[in-house]
Amino acid sequence: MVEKILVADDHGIVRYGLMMMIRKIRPDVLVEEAQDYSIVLEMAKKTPYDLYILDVSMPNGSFLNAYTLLKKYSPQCKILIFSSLDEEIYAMRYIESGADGFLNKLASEQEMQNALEKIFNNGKYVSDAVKDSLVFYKKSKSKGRQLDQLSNREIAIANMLVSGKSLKEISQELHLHVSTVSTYKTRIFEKLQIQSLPDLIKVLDLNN
Amino acid sequence: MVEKILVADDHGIVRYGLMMMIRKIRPDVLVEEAQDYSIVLEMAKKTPYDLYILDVSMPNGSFLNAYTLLKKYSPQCKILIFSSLDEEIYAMRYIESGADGFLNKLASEQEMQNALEKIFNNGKYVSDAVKDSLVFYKKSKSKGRQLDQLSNREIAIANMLVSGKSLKEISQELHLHVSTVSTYKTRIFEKLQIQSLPDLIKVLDLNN
DNA sequence: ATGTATTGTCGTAAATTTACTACATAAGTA
DNA sequence: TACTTATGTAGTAAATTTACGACAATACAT
Repeated sequence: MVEKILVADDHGIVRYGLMMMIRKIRPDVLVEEAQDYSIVLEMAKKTPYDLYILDVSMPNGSFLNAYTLLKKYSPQCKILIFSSLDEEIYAMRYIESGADGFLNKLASEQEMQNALEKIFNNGKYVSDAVKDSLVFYKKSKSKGRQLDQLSNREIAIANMLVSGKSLKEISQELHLHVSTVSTYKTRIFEKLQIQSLPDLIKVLDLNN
Repeated sequence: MVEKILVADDHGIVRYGLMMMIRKIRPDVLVEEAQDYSIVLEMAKKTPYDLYILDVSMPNGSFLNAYTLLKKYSPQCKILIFSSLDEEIYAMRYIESGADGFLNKLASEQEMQNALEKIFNNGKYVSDAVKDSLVFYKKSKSKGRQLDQLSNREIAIANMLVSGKSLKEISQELHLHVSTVSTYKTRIFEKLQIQSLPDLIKVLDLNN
């Protein structure tokens, strides 16, 4: 049973909304908040939570890194991704990376309550739309959208590049060698058949 | 005095959070919600609101268009932009376009409550940071947009950069030394107070 | 099950970009 | 007008990024 929840999102209003909603659904659980990855990890280290509701695109960290540590602190914890990314593209990626659920911010209050209810019980959730696309996910992934050509790591790095981070910054953030990040960049450009950062921005904007 | 509010955002949790927060601060006001521009306009047409809290990046419409119509339906209405865009870059643009306030989603619960309180009373709000940059903004240049700060040459080069050209390419095209182009780039970044190419793209898009 | 393609990761050398510094000229201002 | 600031332009050294080449570990298809 879920008893302690940590809500993490850089937008204050989102944290507020989530906390209010959770308290309404489960008045008895303890809900706390964090606004970036580093704070999440800090709080989790001190006292592990049963459920983490994370906006993946937060400052000071990355999902992959956070995931590893959170599971280390409390292996049985649940992680729900709460994101504004297109769920049909990203949901499965995160689930495969270990998340226990994916909920899009576009969701209505009702959907969100359903999702939370479900997670409070069995700890798993994806929307029906995602389930549907999952059916033919494995088959049709040959073509589909351009972004599907990229691996998770590549997508993560593409996003960081688009946000204006330099190779060096990315390498530090992810604890990788600069040349590793450079290779990712090269591969991303190759796969998407582009040759500049502005091109990448266009492609990514197009896909979300 | 504000009596009827329409909260518009495509993210359900944001609407939920805002409505909860408003009801807590002013239990007596009527708050309703909409998830895109077309719904906002439809609702506003039926019954005008005193205050519109709008996320500018919503589907089915644009701020400029919505602004015109909303003011037509009820000229004295207030419009507050509630956005995740960087306020120091975007706030003034929206204020100049007629918005009555700009509030960033990164704000904490407390800050947001302060802002809302203020808006309920005098119908105006921008963060102190924005006010500061406003002072500087008005003082430095008559009014105009950021691009006015750039010289013609700088604008030309900014556009080439945004189109994805490298320093080397630009230098060849313009028959300049690479370091000259580099200096232009540095000055452009300084003047616009940005630090990456993606930032430049945003600024230029804004001033299209 | 086995070979092929993809992914994650580096190292090194070469190419490009940045950070400063400089300076002459044009513009703007007191 | 004299003074200050903005603009167009480079040079050099340092920092960053790119191009390639490698290689182990997966993943995938036959």
